[in-house]
Amino acid sequence: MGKGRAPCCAKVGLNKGSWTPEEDMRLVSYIRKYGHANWRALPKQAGLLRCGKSCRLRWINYLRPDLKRGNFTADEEATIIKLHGLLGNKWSKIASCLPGRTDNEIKNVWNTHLKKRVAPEQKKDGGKSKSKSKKKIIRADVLVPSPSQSSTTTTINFSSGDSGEQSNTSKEEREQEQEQDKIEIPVLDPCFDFDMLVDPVPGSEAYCPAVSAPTSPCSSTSPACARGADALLDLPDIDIGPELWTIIDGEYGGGCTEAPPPWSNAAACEAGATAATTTTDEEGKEWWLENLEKELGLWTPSEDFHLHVGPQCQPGRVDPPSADMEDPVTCYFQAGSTDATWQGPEPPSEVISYRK
DNA sequence: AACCGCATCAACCGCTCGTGT
DNA sequence: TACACGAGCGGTTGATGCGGT
Repeated sequence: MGKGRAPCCAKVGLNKGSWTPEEDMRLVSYIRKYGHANWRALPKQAGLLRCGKSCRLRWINYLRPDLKRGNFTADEEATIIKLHGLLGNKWSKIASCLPGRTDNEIKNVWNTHLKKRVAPEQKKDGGKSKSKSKKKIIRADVLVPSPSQSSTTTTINFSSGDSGEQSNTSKEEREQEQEQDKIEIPVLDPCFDFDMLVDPVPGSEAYCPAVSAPTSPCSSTSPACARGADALLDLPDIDIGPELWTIIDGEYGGGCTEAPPPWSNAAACEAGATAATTTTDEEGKEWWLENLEKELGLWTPSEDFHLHVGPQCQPGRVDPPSADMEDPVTCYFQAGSTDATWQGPEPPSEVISYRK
């Protein structure tokens, strides 16, 4: 760009590198309460010595409550391979069709495992895959969307090849080229049968009859998407309690391309989404926070998060706290034997690990 | 036990895109 | 229309873990 804007992390004194449990708690607690409408302002308001970018990344890749942890299933891997054939290195798009998985995670899995696995196969078919993927799209165009897909479509531009590729053609030429290559396909519904793109069976029921129609477009965190994908991929049960699904289901029906966490600021995503205020929401929030605390090794059965909330950490306060104001996390770490220094037990390595 | 090399993955960096003014 | 800014994306890096010698 060359606009002379300094990188967001250029400020001196900001933390870099691995996140500490306290930072995590602080970030989670803040987002839980105020949402993440403005990443740039968030760290200051949350009292974090991090840049907004870093906070966003940490949240999206690691702290989001709807993240799935653990190894990728064979079905997930197969889906990634298929989608990569279709989309190339569009990790975020691929991730949007794998509920609970992040683009970063998928990118890592691809680079470390799948690429190696796919490479020999590509050698076998003599590099046909590229042209094949384009052919697939043409086939996709003539697919008759199921009722579940309604008119929801997504436009994928295949002309640019890998990201960052700049051609020397004029803007007009490029636009024309892009228009030709732009094909609207049914949005990557989890029920979408990718094999159809290659070998559609005339008259076959390609859209997973076993599953009821998703009610919202496929999005990274849409519960509808998650349900549909579960059916498609036969995924193992996600370790998310029914309360959370209830909350998510109830609050974020459609229109929001990235469903916010149930407690987030409505403005962060969808104007119509109401802030979590019901009893169920509160229970869900507590439930999730409790789980996070467990993951962080901060939770014990006798503990009650609210016991740590001091007089200056009143629930229901709507204005974001200033950096120096006591917030729930500060209270949390200052209360009782749990002070600001990390004294908890080692977190379970398979859930959340912290590098030293 | 110590060393080495490879694998993994969280986090950073630089860039583009979208939006507001 | 041009510019500024924030958000998001994809590529890359570096710390850590682990298995082999």
